[in-house]
Amino acid sequence: MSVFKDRVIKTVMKIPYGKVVSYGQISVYVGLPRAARQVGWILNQTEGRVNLPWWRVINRDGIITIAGTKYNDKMLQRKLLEAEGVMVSEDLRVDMSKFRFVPDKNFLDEAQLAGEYLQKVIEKYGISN
DNA sequence: AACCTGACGAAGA
DNA sequence: TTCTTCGCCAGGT
Repeated sequence: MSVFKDRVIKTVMKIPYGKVVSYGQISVYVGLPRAARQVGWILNQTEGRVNLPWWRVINRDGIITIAGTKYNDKMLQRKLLEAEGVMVSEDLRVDMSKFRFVPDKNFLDEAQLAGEYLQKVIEKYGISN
């Protein structure tokens, strides 16, 4: 398993119940800011893994974009999100301004981001407490 | 080695 | 605002 894949899995596992993040957001926290597509690819490989809340990762617009024409899988993701209080509209969209996970300082420290790069991450996705 | 394929994202038309 | 286009990069063929 690559270091990248390992970091993606560990970071996704830290996303709290009732919150969502974008693929791009994860790519930033694992230190490979333009590798959003790879994050999706990795989740595709690990779907079904115990303790990995893959359903909390959606795209930047808040839309469920799970692979291909697997309509049932999109419904499963919707069901899992709604089960933890995340509202999903009929067009499979989540209000990111309301449900996006905003990391705190401790989370960013563990992500090992530093200097100017850390500032950019904070500007982009914010920081809580 | 060359080429292809994406659970993506930003920018421009 | 919706749609292209292009960059991204791991993994497969």
